[in-house]
Amino acid sequence: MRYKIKSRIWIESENNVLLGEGRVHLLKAIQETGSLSKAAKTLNISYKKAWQMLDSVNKSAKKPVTINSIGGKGGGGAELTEYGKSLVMAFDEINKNCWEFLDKQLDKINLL
Amino acid sequence: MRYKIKSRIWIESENNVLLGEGRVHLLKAIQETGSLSKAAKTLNISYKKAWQMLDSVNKSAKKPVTINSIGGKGGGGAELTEYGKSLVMAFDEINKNCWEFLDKQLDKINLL
DNA sequence: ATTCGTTATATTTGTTAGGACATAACGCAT
DNA sequence: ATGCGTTATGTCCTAACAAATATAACGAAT
Repeated sequence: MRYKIKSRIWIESENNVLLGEGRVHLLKAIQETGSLSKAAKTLNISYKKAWQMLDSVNKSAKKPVTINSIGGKGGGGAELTEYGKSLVMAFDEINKNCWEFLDKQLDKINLL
Repeated sequence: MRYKIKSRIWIESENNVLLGEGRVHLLKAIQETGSLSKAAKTLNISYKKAWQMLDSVNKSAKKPVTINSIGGKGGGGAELTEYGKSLVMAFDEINKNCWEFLDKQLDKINLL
């Protein structure tokens, strides 16, 4: 039986968390549904939690990550900015690279 | 202002956590003090929590990580096995390498 | 003006993780 | 045989965190 190695990475901007796995999931769901409330439903989390996460993301990012609109056709909605899309892609890439890197490093332990 | 990247890594053995940062801290403190209760004190955690962590480590490891003795001179004590020492060293090395790797990867985001 | 679905926010309720406390068992030393 | 400091566990309580509920504000469309 071999050990497994797992990891969590996140990106901070002066003490505040900008992105982590949960926030990236949320951003992807927003991209797919066009709405924060729909995104929360697909992720099975409360709207409030989703809103808090998104709020925190936008407050700690250098540029806006989403554009949120209240009222209007369909009641409003949320969508990713180009910057937001780039962040999601970059995070996914880093995360995937990290997994591969760690899997190699794990030999140091499985060979003990 | 640049973003920072942070990470947590841990090693699992069929669903159970074997090692993480907290457990490695504990093992190091045991190595230094020769006792689980003293280690708990230096880490400012309760003895019970320390014991639960250590118990979980030993239960999920392939070979014993510590030798614990009850009673006798000084009341007993705990010390790392050679396997335990190797695990701690390997974990530290992997963790350090991971930080360096991620710092390089972070450019993907800071350049956006 | 009213309806609609959304964003935005406060308040209350529930749940779970951790801390505090208590106690037993052990074996060496005196 | 008694005391000592440790490992080993169980029980209770609380405090932090998450979930549920409620409500306001908004703007387009009818």
